[in-house]
Amino acid sequence: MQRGRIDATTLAGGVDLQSTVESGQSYLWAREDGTTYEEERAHGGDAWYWTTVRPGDRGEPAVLRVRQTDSTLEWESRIDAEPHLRHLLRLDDDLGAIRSVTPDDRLLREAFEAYRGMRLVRDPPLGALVSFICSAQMRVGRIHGMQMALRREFGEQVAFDGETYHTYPTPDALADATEAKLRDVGLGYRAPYVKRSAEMVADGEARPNEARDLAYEDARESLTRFVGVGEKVADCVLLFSLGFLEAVPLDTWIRTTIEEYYPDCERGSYAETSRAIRAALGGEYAGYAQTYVFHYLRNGGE
DNA sequence: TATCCAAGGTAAGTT
DNA sequence: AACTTACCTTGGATA
Repeated sequence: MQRGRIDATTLAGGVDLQSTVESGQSYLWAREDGTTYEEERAHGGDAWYWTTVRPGDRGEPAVLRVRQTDSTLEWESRIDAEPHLRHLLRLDDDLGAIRSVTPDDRLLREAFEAYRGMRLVRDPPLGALVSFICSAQMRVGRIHGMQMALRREFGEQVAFDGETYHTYPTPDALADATEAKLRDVGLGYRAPYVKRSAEMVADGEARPNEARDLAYEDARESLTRFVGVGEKVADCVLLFSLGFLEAVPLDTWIRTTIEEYYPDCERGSYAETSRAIRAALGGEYAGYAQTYVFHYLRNGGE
């Protein structure tokens, strides 16, 4: 086992691990103690979280464990976890620079203040795609529960430090799953969406990564080829996996926010409203602002 | 103990 | 293109 530390005071803007992994951006991390996201947890604790990675996209999977104690990130893994953590948790983003190009109205000021150090995530594309297909009409805690169930049922076992973990399933594993089994895991009507989208990836018909090379709005359009992926889910994949930091998923929370705080941005269609709110949130890093606002309002801010 | 409701929307069918 | 409607499941609220 390797262990290491990352001094958060060396990260521009610091870090808030719990908010980063529990704020509904990523459903691919889990609490080491086995409690679910449905169970409330006080903000600012020092709990361990884990996920799995495949070094070099092939090779043997590895478990990554990480926790935050004050201004230090501690990790444990079979491999050197630091580069993976920097990648997955966007530890090299300069939060101060991002904040400085974001408008300074009261809502944004309070949201950024409340979760100082929260970062966007960079989830693996398939996990992000499936997670947000599952997110339709569903709560954060249950979306997370579904992804954990998919790991248990269709992932590969990984032993680490005397415990057994499961990787996130491969496209083939999800494509080979029966719709009935996917429903058994609690996916409901999303089961055939997940299966058919996984088949598209497994058959080489489409890959979420292809969107990376396109201009933002073309990338969003491209992702909607997947079954169960409309404009909102596409924006989530672009923002939380593919690095389009300007993407603003128009979910129920942001739509309410638009009504109350940015009524001029309501333009009827998704595409036009998206452009307007993106501009109102500062453009280039509008997705960062969206994520802070989402987390702030969902936790009862205001 | 029963019933109802809503949760990070999307697909399919109508105007 | 814009507008309706159905859709699985389940925790929490209401009766």
